[in-house]
Amino acid sequence: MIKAERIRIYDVARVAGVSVATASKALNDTGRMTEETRRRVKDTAAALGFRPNAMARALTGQRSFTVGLLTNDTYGRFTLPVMAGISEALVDEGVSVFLCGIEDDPALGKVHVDAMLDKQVDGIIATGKRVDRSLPVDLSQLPVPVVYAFTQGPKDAVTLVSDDGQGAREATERLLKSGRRRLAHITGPASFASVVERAAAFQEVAGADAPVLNGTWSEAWGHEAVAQLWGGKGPYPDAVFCGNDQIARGVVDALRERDVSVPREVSVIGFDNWEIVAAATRPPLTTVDMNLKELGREAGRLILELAKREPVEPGIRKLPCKLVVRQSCGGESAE
Amino acid sequence: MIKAERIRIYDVARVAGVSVATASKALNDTGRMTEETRRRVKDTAAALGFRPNAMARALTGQRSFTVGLLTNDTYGRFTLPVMAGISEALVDEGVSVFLCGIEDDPALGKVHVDAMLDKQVDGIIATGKRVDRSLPVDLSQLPVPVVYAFTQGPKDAVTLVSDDGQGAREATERLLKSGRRRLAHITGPASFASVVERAAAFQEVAGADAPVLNGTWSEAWGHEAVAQLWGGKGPYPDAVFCGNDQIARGVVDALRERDVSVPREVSVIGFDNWEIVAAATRPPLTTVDMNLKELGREAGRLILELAKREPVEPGIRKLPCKLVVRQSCGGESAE
DNA sequence: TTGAAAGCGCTAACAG
DNA sequence: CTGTTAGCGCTTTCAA
Repeated sequence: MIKAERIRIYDVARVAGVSVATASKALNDTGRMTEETRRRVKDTAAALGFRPNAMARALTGQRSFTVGLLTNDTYGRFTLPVMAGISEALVDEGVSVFLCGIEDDPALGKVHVDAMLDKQVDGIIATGKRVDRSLPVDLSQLPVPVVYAFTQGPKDAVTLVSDDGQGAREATERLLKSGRRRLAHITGPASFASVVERAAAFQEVAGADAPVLNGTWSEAWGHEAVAQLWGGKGPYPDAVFCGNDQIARGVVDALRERDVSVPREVSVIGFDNWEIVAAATRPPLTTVDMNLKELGREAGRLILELAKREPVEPGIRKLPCKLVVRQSCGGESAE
Repeated sequence: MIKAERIRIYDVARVAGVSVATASKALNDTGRMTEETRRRVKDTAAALGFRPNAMARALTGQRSFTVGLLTNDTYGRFTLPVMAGISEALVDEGVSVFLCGIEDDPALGKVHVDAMLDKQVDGIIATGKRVDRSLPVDLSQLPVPVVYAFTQGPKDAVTLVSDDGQGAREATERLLKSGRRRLAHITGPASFASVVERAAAFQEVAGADAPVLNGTWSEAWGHEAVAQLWGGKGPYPDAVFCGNDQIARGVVDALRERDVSVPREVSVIGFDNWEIVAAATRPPLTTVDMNLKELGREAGRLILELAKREPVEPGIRKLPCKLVVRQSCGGESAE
């Protein structure tokens, strides 16, 4: 741990033979001066390895070049891709991200929000594990802009969600297009908005009489649902669209155990593109990717615009999902 | 987004009828003054909802109450628990964490480190996905303290790792104690230090002739290894200790497909306690937990001490693993 | 016991 | 075109 003295703008100014003010303007491309002076200052700064102290800069009422990411998704399944996207969108602008996990604890949430405000964050992005639930903190009266990504915000907030309906529609159409006719949808609890939306889209495409089975988000439920569907007499489904990848994996495993071949006899499509589940399934799962990284990128861009006080239209923005084709559904395995 | 004026220490001082200097000292429990004055200032501050501006505070050479977490573990499997622990250890001290994912890109790493230094972080914690690899950035000449957690640091650094040997030993002993005698170890590539260490511990307990099979970290390898071990004539193993949970899941599935009962005929133990894998396995996996959250907590404590300039002994600290008993191994399922 | 004043490193009016 | 000056909000000598 080296305690090398940091170069201050003062040093740059001295070496370049100008005043601190000129140096500041030169480096920030503000004010007016001969191109020669500007160059000289910039060169000296580079030569000395000058890096402005972000704290000092922030103190003068500028931006702090930090934003906070608040999440209650401890497991990180949704938050991590979002975070990656945010980071990607912000790193070039020199903005760093405070990650704050708040579980579902309002007190902890408040502590983190206060800490962020103390640190003068330029904005806060809220995210979570459910699109139809809010974080246990009120972010609506904050002195900084807020963007909601994959979590519910107040009516007139800037909110980003993935387009569950479109994703489900594409998956179902794919099944139909590959010649399947008896489609079933095995999904999670009907208390989830995304379950309702995906199911509606499914039936819209597959027909209102196509069965929808609600259960839990688990492999076990996938097994059980297969037992139900294949329990009685035929005709059995020739395609199953699942509410998430875990259910889909359960379904595929259960079908294999019944000697029903996937994808020859039955096509299966999942939802989430959770790599660890989708890739390990035999055969690997075709599944709907919610594009969470892009959602994060967009959230980053928006919070940046808001931080710069550029106007941003409030409302809910739906980002499209994308079908990732592997081998559990019929047809070509290439996109 | 409300632009409410923030209360400054100046306001507190004015209302409490003292000078800013006194107010500062009162609030920070420094200097000397009548207890009455101190109380009065503190009460006013509380009443006004005063929160000190962290930027301004940091500028006066104090600490910034921020630390950076650098990781190349995009998938987050190891980083998230570590992060949770760090956050838990730091939140009470008012310290916030910058999360920086740098993939394996040295340039990106430098960008993030520079950004952190510009923001005057009090310290940096480095973490990753492999204990025996370093991040693609040199952190050894930084003006702030660094702690390495679950990633390799320089010789004389402060480093935290989990005790692979002890974890493997406990798992193996458990197998032995429950009466198993023909143990096998199915694990990852021998190029991983943790593979070597776990295998050594396994053989130390199970006997030098107990087979160790190296492959990839995948379910597929678990299947294949079972095919190898159960391919020829008996006697077959009656217990398998796996290098991670994915392999273990593959093993359990493969055994079920061969109608070998787990845990009646064969006990299986995994490594990592990756909830999503361990819990979904049928039967649920007994597995070694690396206690990454505690590792994070410890990293947080250490970086805090270093930031406060308290002396910290350099060197590698091994934190114990803990066996999490579910149902895939014999014996009681309770701890 | 308290307060005035200097200054952390930088930016932004305003002069020159 | 460039420099002087005044802060940003807080902590910290140093006097009173």
